[in-house]
Amino acid sequence: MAKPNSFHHGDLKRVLFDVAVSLLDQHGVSGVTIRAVAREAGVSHSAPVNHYKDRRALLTAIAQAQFEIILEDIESALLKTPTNQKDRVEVFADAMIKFGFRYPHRYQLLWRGDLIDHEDPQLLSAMDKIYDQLCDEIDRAAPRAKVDRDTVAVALWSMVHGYIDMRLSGMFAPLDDKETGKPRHRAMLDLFLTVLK
Amino acid sequence: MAKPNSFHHGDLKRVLFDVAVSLLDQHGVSGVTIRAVAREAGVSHSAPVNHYKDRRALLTAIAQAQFEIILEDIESALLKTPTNQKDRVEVFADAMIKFGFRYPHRYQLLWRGDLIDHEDPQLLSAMDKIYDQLCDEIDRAAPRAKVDRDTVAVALWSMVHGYIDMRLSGMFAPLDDKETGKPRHRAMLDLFLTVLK
DNA sequence: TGTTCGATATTGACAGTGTCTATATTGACA
DNA sequence: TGTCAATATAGACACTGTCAATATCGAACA
Repeated sequence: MAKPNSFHHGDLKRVLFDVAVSLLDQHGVSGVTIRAVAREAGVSHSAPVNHYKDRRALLTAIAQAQFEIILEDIESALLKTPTNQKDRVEVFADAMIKFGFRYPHRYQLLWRGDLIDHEDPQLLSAMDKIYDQLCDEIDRAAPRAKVDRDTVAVALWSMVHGYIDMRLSGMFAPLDDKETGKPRHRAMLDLFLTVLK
Repeated sequence: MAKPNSFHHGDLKRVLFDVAVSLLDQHGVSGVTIRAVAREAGVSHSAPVNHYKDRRALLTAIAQAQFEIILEDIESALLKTPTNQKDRVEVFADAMIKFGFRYPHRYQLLWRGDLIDHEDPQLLSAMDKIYDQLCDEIDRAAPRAKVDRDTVAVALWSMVHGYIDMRLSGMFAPLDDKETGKPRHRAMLDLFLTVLK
């Protein structure tokens, strides 16, 4: 597909995407500028407009892809987890936290409603799939819970997101559990999962 | 203090701060540029440097002030709440959520570690006071809980922050509780507070 | 084969930004 | 009155996103 020595690049859209993700990982979202991406890809500063309408479109595409990656992470982790176990709910939290700490700048982009198009159907669909997956597992873990399923789902996702976001913001020190020695988020999840009983 | 017709403004630092907060409320943090603040205050684009070293210093000062406002909100609400009641823990969550929805852009600034100096001692001190206040109330509500106090505190703050942040990001619809008719966050808090028993 | 045309890339421009430097103004104090 | 530190200004620089005008290419069609 690549046509190295030609005026037309041939695979520029993919290259732009990859370069942008690389810049995101290295320098955070402020490092992902249209011009920097173009420079890194070896094209002129306004070549990208043919593939991504503007910066927002590029960042939205990246965010969507990350939600899809997270969903895959969850699904593949669930395959290794016995059914009808409370652990399966924890898989959601673990995958989210793991991704957040591994790719902090990507994670933070997911919730930057000022930078991405948070009404993009594909983006919302990718997020909804994760939410639905979470709800399924909550139903499986506690079919007849007193509180309704959506409350549990929103509460868990809120707690997980809030923890990651505060940690990544740099304002919250790790604060490991002195008694158990485990990272704080493990104790938090144990605490939360008692409500499923 | 103000000296209207003089070269030296006399109270510029305060004016810059107020203008910046106003721009923040109206247009979000991207609207708070040094030059826009200066324009609005009627001074040259490089006048602010005498009072705030750079944009980060200005935003850090604003963030710190907001943490102090939130602490005041919590303290004044606690005065109206009977001691030795579980409700007192809820006061923390209520104040945070109320502030978040009332001043969304201010709230979002609090956790923008890329824009503010998240190691600023005054900023951290303002945040720590809120955390300490929360811990006090948790101890009061459940003196001998099985899980340790910090886990409960971090879990609750995470859940509250995560909920606000996701809602403000625009990617999470309100999703009110269909059964009770109450907003989701009320049901979430009820759910969470069962762990204090 | 030659031509047209849509897709793609380039160049240049514009208004905006943060921040730096050099310069000017001012009020207070010696 | 003169000096000096605090404060304000003006100008410059290197960035940014986005737009308009132009150039190049490849493929489809005559």
